[in-house]
Amino acid sequence: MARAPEPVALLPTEANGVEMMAKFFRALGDPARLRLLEFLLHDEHTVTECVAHVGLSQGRVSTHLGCLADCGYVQVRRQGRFAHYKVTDPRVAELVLLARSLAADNAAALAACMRITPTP
Amino acid sequence: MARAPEPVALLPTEANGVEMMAKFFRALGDPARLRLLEFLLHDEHTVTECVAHVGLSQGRVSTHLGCLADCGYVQVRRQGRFAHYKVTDPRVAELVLLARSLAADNAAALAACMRITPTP
DNA sequence: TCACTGTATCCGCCATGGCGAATACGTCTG
DNA sequence: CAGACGTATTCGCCATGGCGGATACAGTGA
Repeated sequence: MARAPEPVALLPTEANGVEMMAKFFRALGDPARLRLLEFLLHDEHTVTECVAHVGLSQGRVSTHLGCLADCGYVQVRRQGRFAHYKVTDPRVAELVLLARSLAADNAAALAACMRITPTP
Repeated sequence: MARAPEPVALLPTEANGVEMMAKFFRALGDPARLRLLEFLLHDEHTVTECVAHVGLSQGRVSTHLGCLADCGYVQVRRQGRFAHYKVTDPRVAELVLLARSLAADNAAALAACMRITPTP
């Protein structure tokens, strides 16, 4: 019997599994998308409402929402000419809150990290 | 007792909380760093070992490891001229596995998502 | 001390992707 | 049908950040 030498496979073993996971995380690596995610956590909102909430152009917000939807963070319900977005999977909040707790314990180093987003 | 109308505040309310969270997630948004994270999940490894594991230049790997350390994903133990990196916080594996399960349920849409990394 | 090894940082180069503005598409209403 | 409205897509523009190679900075041992 093959006892796995690696206790748990952290990453998918499929062809582009690692790239998929990276893409998945990158979707959360943008402040605007995080704000949208929070906005859509508990209530359904249209694109126009989202535009009012984050202060970006309509086209940009639409793209952000499409990105979040593609990655499975939010779901769309199309009704006539409206698109209602919402987070339905409870694991989304779980994921972000887990990350929040991890980040909180490292706030100082994280803020000082110049390897990502060096200060302008 | 004040029952919160918002069940949970998803994002930190501090000044740059959202930007910090985005930076935190962006650290996982790179295939090389994800591979390193998996490599360091169960065992301590030196930079040179990491270089052999992922196929990148030594300088690049050092930067990636520094980035992961800054964000609190891995810890360094310096012993002479060696730097031993390792994941010590169990929440790291938890976070990635939770994301993995979410991503797995959306593999098709995720793979097709052209809003991030359009195919060359 | 000096050579050697392991790590970290610096330097251009270039792809990724965020941005607003313009525009295309779909739907509803008159 | 035409016009209005909500949403999606396309277009340059430009900052972020990944890359290798060169180099600087330890710590170690002869």
